[in-house]
Amino acid sequence: MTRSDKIASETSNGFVDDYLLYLLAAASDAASAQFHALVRKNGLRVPEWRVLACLHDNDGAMITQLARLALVEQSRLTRIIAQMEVRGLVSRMGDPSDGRRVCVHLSDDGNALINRLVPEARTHEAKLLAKLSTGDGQHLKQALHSLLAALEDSSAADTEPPRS
Amino acid sequence: MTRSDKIASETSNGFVDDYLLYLLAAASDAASAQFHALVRKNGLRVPEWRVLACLHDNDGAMITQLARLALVEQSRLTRIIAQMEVRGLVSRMGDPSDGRRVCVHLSDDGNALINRLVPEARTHEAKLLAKLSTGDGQHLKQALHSLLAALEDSSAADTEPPRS
DNA sequence: GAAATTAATATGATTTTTCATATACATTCA
DNA sequence: TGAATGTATATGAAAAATCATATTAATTTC
Repeated sequence: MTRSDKIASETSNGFVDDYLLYLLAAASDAASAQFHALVRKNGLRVPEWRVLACLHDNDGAMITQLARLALVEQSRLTRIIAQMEVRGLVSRMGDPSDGRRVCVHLSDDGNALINRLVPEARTHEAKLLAKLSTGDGQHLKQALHSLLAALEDSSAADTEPPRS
Repeated sequence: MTRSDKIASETSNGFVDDYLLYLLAAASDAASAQFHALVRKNGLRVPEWRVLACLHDNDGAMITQLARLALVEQSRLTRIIAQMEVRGLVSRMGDPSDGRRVCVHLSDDGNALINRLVPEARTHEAKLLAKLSTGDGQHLKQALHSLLAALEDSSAADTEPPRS
């Protein structure tokens, strides 16, 4: 490499630029930036939005489930839920069938808020997909679903105790 | 919806399950988990690993560039770099052509470390891709590249001042 | 060429996040 | 049954992240 000792700017062609984990993180960040700004304008932090969205699909989920769904670590979720309860967005109730569990439910306010935000999310998503060539959006989604499926399988396998 | 008031478990078919931003975040998280554990075993936090990887491709980048590349907010990167300098992984030098800039360079130790980790990352990536059907990995990468490209365009457009 | 503007980095104060572990309930199995 | 193990949630203390803004240097504009 004699010519131009790597123009110290954008288009290097190195490792990260085509590294899957980097592409995923960068794409996730970049794609979310705009909408996350809107989330914050609505007085929510990103994990709170995720919690509401997950409850929208799965009201009454217990803390551990919800943490997994909302991509948040458990002890953090416990505190987030506490804050959201104070704000009147959710309520916590013990599970009669298992005294350890805490089930989280949307309050009326929480419901109203998420029912207002989900359509905004859908609209934003549609605009995002419109920027891609026709069909590419669905391909991308399918690819992500496959990846997630493949990862779930293998993480299950990791957990599996080796047959004696 | 009369039948089965939504089995309170995994396969609900709600909003998040097919929402692009969620798929991206979930896929990024899940795909990175294993490798990030390895990163931590090597005494690095994830953003530090990213910094090293970005410097590997782009040694001498200035703080702002590096922050953008490594997906970290600027003031955070300033502190991370300070810590990494103390640990002897990088060095900071003023840019003679612009007194405001601070260029970050890999030290010998930093270089040795990243040169050890990049092959591990490549191996891990290969294993990950091997879990997908043939070709799907490359499709996914291409899709992510497209998405990133589309987003860069439109964020540039956002920044553009409206022609008077 | 000086004032005003823009850009790059740093920093103080506050809030989050994390990590390890405590606590309480459930389940297993001997 | 009851000791041992496992699971769900909570919490204290420490570390890290964020936000607004200070500081310094460069660039533009008049």
